[in-house]
Amino acid sequence: MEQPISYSTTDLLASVVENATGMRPNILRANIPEADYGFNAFQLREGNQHIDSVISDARARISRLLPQGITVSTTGNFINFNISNAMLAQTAGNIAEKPNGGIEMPDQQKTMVEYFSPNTNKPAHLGHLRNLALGKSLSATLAFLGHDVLEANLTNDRGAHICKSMLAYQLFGEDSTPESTGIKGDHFVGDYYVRYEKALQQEIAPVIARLRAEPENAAKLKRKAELEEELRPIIEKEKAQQEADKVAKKTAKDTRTPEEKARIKDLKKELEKLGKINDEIKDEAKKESSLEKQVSAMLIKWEAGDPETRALWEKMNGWVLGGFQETLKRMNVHFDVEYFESEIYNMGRDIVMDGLAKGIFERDPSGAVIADLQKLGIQKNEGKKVLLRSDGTTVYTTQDLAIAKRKMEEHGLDNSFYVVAGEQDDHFRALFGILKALGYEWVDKLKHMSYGMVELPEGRMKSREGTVVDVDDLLNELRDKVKAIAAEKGNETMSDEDADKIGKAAAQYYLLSVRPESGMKFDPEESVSFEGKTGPYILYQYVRTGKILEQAGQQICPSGTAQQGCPSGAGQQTSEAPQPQDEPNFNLLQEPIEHELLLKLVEFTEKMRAVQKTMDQTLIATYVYELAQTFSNFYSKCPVIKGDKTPPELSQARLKLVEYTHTLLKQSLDLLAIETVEKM
RNA sequence: GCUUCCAUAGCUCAAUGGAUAGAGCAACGCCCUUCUAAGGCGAAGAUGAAGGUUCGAUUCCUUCUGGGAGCACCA
Repeated sequence: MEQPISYSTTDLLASVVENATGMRPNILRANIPEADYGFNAFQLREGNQHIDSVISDARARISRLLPQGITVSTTGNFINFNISNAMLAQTAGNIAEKPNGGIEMPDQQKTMVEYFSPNTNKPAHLGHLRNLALGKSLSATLAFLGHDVLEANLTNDRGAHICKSMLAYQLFGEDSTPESTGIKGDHFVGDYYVRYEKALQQEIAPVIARLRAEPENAAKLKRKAELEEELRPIIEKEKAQQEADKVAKKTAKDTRTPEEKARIKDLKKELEKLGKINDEIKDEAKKESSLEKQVSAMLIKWEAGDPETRALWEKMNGWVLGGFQETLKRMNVHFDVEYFESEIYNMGRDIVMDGLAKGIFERDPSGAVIADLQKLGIQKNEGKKVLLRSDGTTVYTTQDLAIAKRKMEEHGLDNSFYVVAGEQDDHFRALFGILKALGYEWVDKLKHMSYGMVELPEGRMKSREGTVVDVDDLLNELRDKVKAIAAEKGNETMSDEDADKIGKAAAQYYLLSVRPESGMKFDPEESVSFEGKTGPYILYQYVRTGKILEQAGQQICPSGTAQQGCPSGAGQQTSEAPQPQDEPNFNLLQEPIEHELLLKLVEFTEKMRAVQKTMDQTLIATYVYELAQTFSNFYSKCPVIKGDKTPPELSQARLKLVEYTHTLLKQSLDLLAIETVEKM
């Protein structure tokens, strides 16, 4: 009678098939309405056996071993299973009662997740928000999977870009402060960074004009204009064609001749080369800029520890970090470990010298120490990486070598994740490869969690062109939009806090619903909506489950005790001793949607296993939406506690479904690091 | 030029080598006397091109086309 506790229906089915046939198949959720699960019988075929005999043989063996509550059938090449609601409900109950969904936990692992990694010269933008969403969610997921998680942040608080803000402040700041102006610290400093860029443009404008007039440059610019002139009608024609195809709902067809295509290719190639002419001129002009010279001088003074420079640097960094703190607090992010580049930028020299002594690195004629990436087997083709400049100073890679080592040694990590944009894929490949070449066996514990760029409809965000989506502004806009929508729906009393949570949920869910490695487009007007597959939709369904449970609790419990202590679905409180809670009769659940909801509930464990394997947040994002959607469907078709319409026994069974849904929605949202609200 | 990521519906995105390729938005038609309509239901709509591997390919391999990112003394 006693059955082992089961958390995974597919596991159970796979085991049954394995016992019956000796082969463990890949069990899938059925794609046809008549079945719940199934597998393709080709997986059982050995040699040239006829598939029909494989199926009939397997089916016969399987049906002899099937536990109660499971039936087997076949369609095409698939062997299918149907599971009873009672069995599904029991599994769902097991999963919901276990804090980790019943997945097998690995040995306790210590895992660091480094994310955010801001520069202290401007406020956080949309790219940082994707980073925060991913980093926070990865940390939550690892913790859920049994890791002891350390969240870490590495702040890039030194360098030329910081000096630019500092210089602009010296020139234009007039001793104003975030307090005196009422501007948030990071925005305050960011404004001076922009001021610097503007001043620089102004300063070098005449130089650029002069350089452009030089015969060689002038010729190139003229050629460029000619090429663009030739290319423009071609591109316009292409666009018009695409538009026409769109209207006609045809797939775009390429009508250009091979000659035209070759010509376009040539034009584009030449343009690409010439396209750099403007950048080259600009770089040339910068060499004559007094502002740029002052920045370099300031950086040297900073490195020399000049008290005045350091004091200014500390003051301005303090403002920025204060601003970041506010944003992080709002995003509910807390770091256990903080690294500052200013403290570590000089580290790593010993590691490099050690490698040089061992002949792993080389010294090139200028005196710089380099790693030959091809020779070290890090990449197939030619490639080198400087580790120490010819003047002996360290670079980015040098300090990353040191910090990687320090992380491992100080914290004894079993895993070390870097949540860093895909632009740095090459950097991490080189970093990990170099560490491996140096013989650190822990290098396999380092993982770069790369993610793609967030683009605006008009293309890449550019701070100079003012097309940056600022995190603070975005969150404010979302919060206000949520309040406006709530008011429209008659909820005038929504708190700012709840509105903020709902707004953040919208942003986070949008960012987490796209596979990390792929780039994504973000349209501020349309992307973060509140209807359909969105964070607010999921929260809304969560609120609905909570509301039902609350009302059920009030019906059953004496008022005032309707919280934790009184399980929904418990019997009427009387003077008698508490009755043992009877398992509701799940066989009363006859609606197809109830069966679907149960299947979706037990899918939680399967999803978590997949997440454990792939560390892919998208799986959770997709799952939690599907669960919310299935629940919403159930909600509209199956009254739970409308007493006059629903018999009490049925109500009890449905209430359990609501309870499990509530729990698993909450757990899934926790994994995405999305906060919940109780009212909407 | 080299490396790398990507290409799926009008748009934004899904799919551990398996069944009829799923959602949302937009557009169309229904549903509030019912636990909150930020909701539900219905119909319409897609794998960039050509080969290969496989019983089976959106998925793996090759080539091509188109786009993003990166390419040693910035971080």
